[in-house]
Order: sequence, then structure tokens, then C-alpha cells
Amino acid sequence: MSAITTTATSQMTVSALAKAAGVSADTVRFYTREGLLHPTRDPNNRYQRYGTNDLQRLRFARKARQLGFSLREVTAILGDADQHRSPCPHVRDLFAHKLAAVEQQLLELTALRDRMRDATAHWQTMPDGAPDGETICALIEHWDEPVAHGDSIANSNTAAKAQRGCH
Amino acid sequence: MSAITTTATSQMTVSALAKAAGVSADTVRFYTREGLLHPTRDPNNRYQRYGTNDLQRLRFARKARQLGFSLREVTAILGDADQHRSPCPHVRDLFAHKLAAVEQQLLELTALRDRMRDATAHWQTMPDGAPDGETICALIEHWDEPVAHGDSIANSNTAAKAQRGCH
DNA sequence: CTTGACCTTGGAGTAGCTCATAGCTTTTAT
DNA sequence: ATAAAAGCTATGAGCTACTCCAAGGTCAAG
Repeated sequence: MSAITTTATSQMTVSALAKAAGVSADTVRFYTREGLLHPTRDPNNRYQRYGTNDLQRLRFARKARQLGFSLREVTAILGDADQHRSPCPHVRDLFAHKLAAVEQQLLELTALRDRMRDATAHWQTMPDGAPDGETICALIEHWDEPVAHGDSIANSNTAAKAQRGCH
Repeated sequence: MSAITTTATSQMTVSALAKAAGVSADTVRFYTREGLLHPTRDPNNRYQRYGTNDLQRLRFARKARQLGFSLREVTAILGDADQHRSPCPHVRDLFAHKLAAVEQQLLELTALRDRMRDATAHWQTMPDGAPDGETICALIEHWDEPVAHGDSIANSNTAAKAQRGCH
């Protein structure tokens, strides 16, 4: 699991690069298609050849993904770097938003968990009951909508958004 | 449109139902396509006609979604109810897993936030620095990987998943 | 020479919607 | 009355970040 640092030979095939970075070969191909990696071609067999630069980019991309950057953002950052412009201001800016989004999502997820716990406790005492034409499943129907505690969020389905994204 | 919009009348069109449930008309159409709702047809104009039963199902579906159930699961639950079998045991079972998943996600998201905070603090002191062929962006490259214990991949993209869609 | 592991491209599938298109129908404004 | 605006229909594509599959070419070993 650890010590992935296989000595990076200067030229690698798809799966060698994948192995070196700890991702799947399909992911390498996908990133290549998306323009994140710039392999050359072996003229003999048309195989992709990746260099240490690609390994660096790939590792960078994975780290950025873990930080919550989208692939598009990573591509933009790498594009900056390709043109010898420092991507760091870009990164700082994006990062501030990411952190805020994560904090927000944490709040929502915490609220969701609390509601789920409440529901679990409440459900201990409820019978199953077959659908009677009025209620489908009392367990879920007696689930209360998230109550806007305090103020803020004018939005009713914040928790659902937490699962699908914002905007 | 007539005056009766907020209260559920017995027959509704797509957008009336959408409004009553607080979702978009496209979502209603989507759920209909997925077999979650069972409208009838107005023979005159071929419009979909939804009844209070559909409104109930839709509200139920939204609540279940907020609880973290997938659409497929909701469909299964409603299918249970349609056949007059109590979906509740099904629900209880799924719910236990959902709660565990949410707790897990919460842990990961908390860890992510903590790493982000650390990084933010750490980055205060770091210069931007243009790409020099060695490093792309020191900010991200000096980010330490989260320690993935054991189950790696399925979890490692949970944080990224949690972020998806916001940018 | 065959076997099996690796490579290629291209396309489909995933979740849960959202948006776009094109052609009706209904409502509203003039 | 008529024209424009809004709303309905079905279908299909697009979004994210991959993952998987198929058909076929390439390569090292036995």
C-alpha cells in the first residue's frame, strides 16, 4: 500500500505510469484523453510513452483532487504552469472557496446525521404496518423536514444538495 | 392557472405537482420516466395527470432522498408498498447502512477540512513561485496525502465526491 | 507457435437530474 | 379575433470522474 515510489524510469507505458502513481490504467487513459497528460508515441508500436513530467502531473492531479479540485480546475492549474505562470494565486483563490464549501457541507452532513440518529431512536418505538393507502411507510413519512435551526439557509433541501452538489 | 395552487387538488399537471412538492417540473418528468410516479393521460390533450397519490409518492421520494436513499431504493420501497407489502423492514435495513455511510463520510469530510485548515495555515508562509520545471505549485505539492488505511480507493474518492458539483 | 499479458481505440454505463429541441395546446394581451 | 407568451409533450444529450467492455494489434516467454 505504501512506498509506491517505484524508481521512475524516464519512459513508461500506461500501466507503468498508473502503477507508479497508484491509479488505474483506465484513469491514466482518461486523464490523457482529457488533456491532462501529454504522452508521446512510440513510432514502432503506437504505444503511449509517459515521462517523469507526466508522473509529476498525475501525482499533482491526484493531490488536487483530494483537496476537492475538479478535473477541469486541475487542468486549468496545469495549463497555467505549462505557460510558466504561477498557478498558486489561482490555487489560493479556488482553495478558499473549497474550504468554505467543505465547512458548509460539514454542517449539512452533521445535521443530516443528527436527524438520522433522531429518526433511528424514534423508529424504535414505531410498528412496521403495511401500506394502507394513506401512508406508504410511516418510518419515512414521519421524518421531519430539516428545521432551519437559528437562521440562514432559505433552502429546504440542503441535505439532498449535499449529495448532489451545489447551485 | 386557476386560484388553487398551493393546496393539492386531486388532478394536477406536471408543473402543478412540481410546485406542490417543491421540485422542478423536469424532476417530475424524470421521476415519471423512472417509473416512480404513475400519472394518467388526459385524453383531450395528452397531458399527464397526477393525483394526490402521486404527490404523496413524490413527497415521500424527496424525504427518502434527503435521508440518503438512492432513487433506485426509493423505487424499490414504493414497489413494496404498491404490492401491499410493508416497506418498513426494507427501510430499516437500508437506513442502518445509510447512517453508517453518513458517519463514515462525516469522518472523512472532517479529516479533509482539518487538512485544508492546516494547509491554509501552512500556505500563509509560502511564496507563490512560478513553475520551475521541478515543482508545479508548491502549495499543492507540499500537501500530504491522507493516510488511507486499508480500503483505499472506494474511500479515497469519497472526499472528492463530497465536493463534486461545487465550483 | 502459441499463450497470455499488455497495448490500442472507441463506445457504453454509472446517478440524478438539467437543459435543449421541436411541435402541440392553453392562456393572456391587444 | 388573433397573436404572442407560456406550458405541455417526448426524446435525447450533457454534466462528473471515472470504470468496464470489445475487437484487435504487440510483445516476451515456453
